[in-house]
Amino acid sequence: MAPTDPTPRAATGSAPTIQDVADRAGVSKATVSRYLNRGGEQLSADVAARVAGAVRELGYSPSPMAQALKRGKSKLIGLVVADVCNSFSVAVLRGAEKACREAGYLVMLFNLGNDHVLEREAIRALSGYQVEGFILHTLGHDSAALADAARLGKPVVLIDRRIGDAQLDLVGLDNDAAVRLAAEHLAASGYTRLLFVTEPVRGVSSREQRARAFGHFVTERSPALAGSTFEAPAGDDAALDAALRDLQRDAGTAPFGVLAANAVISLRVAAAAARLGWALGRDIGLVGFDDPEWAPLVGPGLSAISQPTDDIGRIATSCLLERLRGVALPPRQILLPAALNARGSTRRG
Amino acid sequence: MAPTDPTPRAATGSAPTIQDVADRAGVSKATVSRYLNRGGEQLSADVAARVAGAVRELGYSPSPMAQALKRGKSKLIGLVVADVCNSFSVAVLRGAEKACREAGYLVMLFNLGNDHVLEREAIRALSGYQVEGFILHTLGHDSAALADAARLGKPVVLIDRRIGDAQLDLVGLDNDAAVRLAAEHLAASGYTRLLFVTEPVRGVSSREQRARAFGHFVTERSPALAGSTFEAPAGDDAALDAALRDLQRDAGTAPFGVLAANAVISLRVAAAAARLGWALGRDIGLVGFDDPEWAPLVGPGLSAISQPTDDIGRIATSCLLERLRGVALPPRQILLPAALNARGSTRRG
DNA sequence: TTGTACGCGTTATCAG
DNA sequence: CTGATAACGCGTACAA
Repeated sequence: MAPTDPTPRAATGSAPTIQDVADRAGVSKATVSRYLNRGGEQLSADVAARVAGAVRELGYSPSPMAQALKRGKSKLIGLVVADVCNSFSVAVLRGAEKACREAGYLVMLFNLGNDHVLEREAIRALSGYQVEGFILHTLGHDSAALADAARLGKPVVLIDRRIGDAQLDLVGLDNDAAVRLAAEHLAASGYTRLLFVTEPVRGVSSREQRARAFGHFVTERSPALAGSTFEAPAGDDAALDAALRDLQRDAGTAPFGVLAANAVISLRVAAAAARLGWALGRDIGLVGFDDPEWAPLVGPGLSAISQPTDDIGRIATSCLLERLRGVALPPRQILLPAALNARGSTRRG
Repeated sequence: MAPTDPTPRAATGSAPTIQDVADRAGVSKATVSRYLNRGGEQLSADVAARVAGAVRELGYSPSPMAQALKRGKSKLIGLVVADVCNSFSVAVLRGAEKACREAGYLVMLFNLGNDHVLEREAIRALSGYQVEGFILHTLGHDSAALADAARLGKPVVLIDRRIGDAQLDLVGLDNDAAVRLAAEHLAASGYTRLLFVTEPVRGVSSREQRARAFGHFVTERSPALAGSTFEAPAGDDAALDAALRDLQRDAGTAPFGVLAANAVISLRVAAAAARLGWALGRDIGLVGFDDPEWAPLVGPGLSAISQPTDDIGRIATSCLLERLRGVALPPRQILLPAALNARGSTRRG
């Protein structure tokens, strides 16, 4: 089968190296390397054919590790995610991973599990593996961690959330417009006493933006509209229930509604309404950010702001790839539009 | 600041190498390496201190890439997932990623997006980066792809689904018991005409097992119980509606119920019931596999079989780590128990 | 057009 | 206890 095999590498567990290919084709490593990288153009037809044959027969493929070590380029992209269990995160992750793969990059994933202490470790570990760039969807508590990445000259693209005051590319939702869209819809549906419920803001930029936008909206429409904001402590359902009861009390006879800052909060508010015996739509209006697949089935259907998650992931990736190609534009901020899916939770009567 | 700096590496973008540390400490690379790997024990106190200082001052940390090249061990684990958008997949992924990280491993993620053509590419790409082992949650259509991994002598742990007839470690749910638990619950709640709804089985082992277990159960309880199975084509809601109407017709006056094979199907069945104007619980019983966070809020609450996803991920990881340590047991099959969360969708009247 | 020699950052072997 | 030196698999000047 392999009569001219100088040093039989077959049957050994390890993968064939470029040297094996060279031996089998009767050429030098350099020739094989050239064939692989520049194509057969710069080689004589005879040699090219022999190398091609050897590559095929051995099932050779170069070691990305060794290539990374040599070139300094790893074809790896580091993806840090605040919480893989968050539907927004995975949806974006999905788009980004696909785009990376199609561009010949592999994704190294680091999940923070909402533990901000891990942020440093994440970008350290990842850059150890020579990832060429980062896509970050983090809590944004550790801007110092970013310094490391920046110092190493690796491009960074932020998703959804700004980190500290770092001047970096950011891909996310047009939160201002989205909040307006949602609040306007509540108002148009007749809910005039509004409560914006969010996870504790704690410096997360997108949460801040949404809360601020809500505040602006309410101020503009005052006094026809009234509204306030509530930061729901994680796990404390009683506090949330109390906030809703306050909303009801303050509203008096006016219809009242809630704008939930993300899917998790939407779920918690819906559950609270159920506890209080309130029917969504009839007794309380509800529209939430993020439009998960279960939205149509909660109560009379959950009205929701849907984000173009797939696009966000894809665009973040192409943004990063541009930087890798050396594009030296100033930091961009790409804000994508939201869409409203109106369902039963904002239909009164 | 650095008076004895032979070759100033500071201010250069690249990370410090072991050579930089050696120079700064006035020792050889080998010494630094020893200090790093075996600890300061085998070194004179003086040298150890100098090296330690240099490491700290330079903020040096070894390149996992170079280590991987040299040692053949990369501290990387390949994780292939059928679909990151599937709540079961992410939940398992979460557990596995955490366990890996705690063991000092990083996860390279490859998402198939339910495209079985990518299976080959996934394990090829991953093994190129010298991943030490694989955790696989795939469609299982390409057992040939596994051969590559096996041939390279890399351990593989399967999650939830068997692949071909490969004899490999498998961590998953005790599907037999789980199906019994669910079906028994439906029966005990008074639903005596049952339909098992699953995604197209197409050789996916866990789907097969669940369907088969359902068949067994029905046979055992016959004729008090009757049941059949329906494979819901993706995206074809009309077919699902029709299947449910058939169920109703065949049931006559007897209460009927559905056992959904996973969360996606649960959602589709719930939606179909809504289209047909049937109230969950009262008009149709429903219990589904997987217990996502939204289960309590769909209709009167969705009765669900919850899987210990976190444990599955964690155990799969430790299983793989054992193999990496060279444990040479025969292929194990670790089946975890399911739990039932009964809610409104199985309460008649 | 092809081969030789060296270096990427690390570890391991073998002297000293 | 420590220091040269040779790999690991690959790319690339430089030389032929």
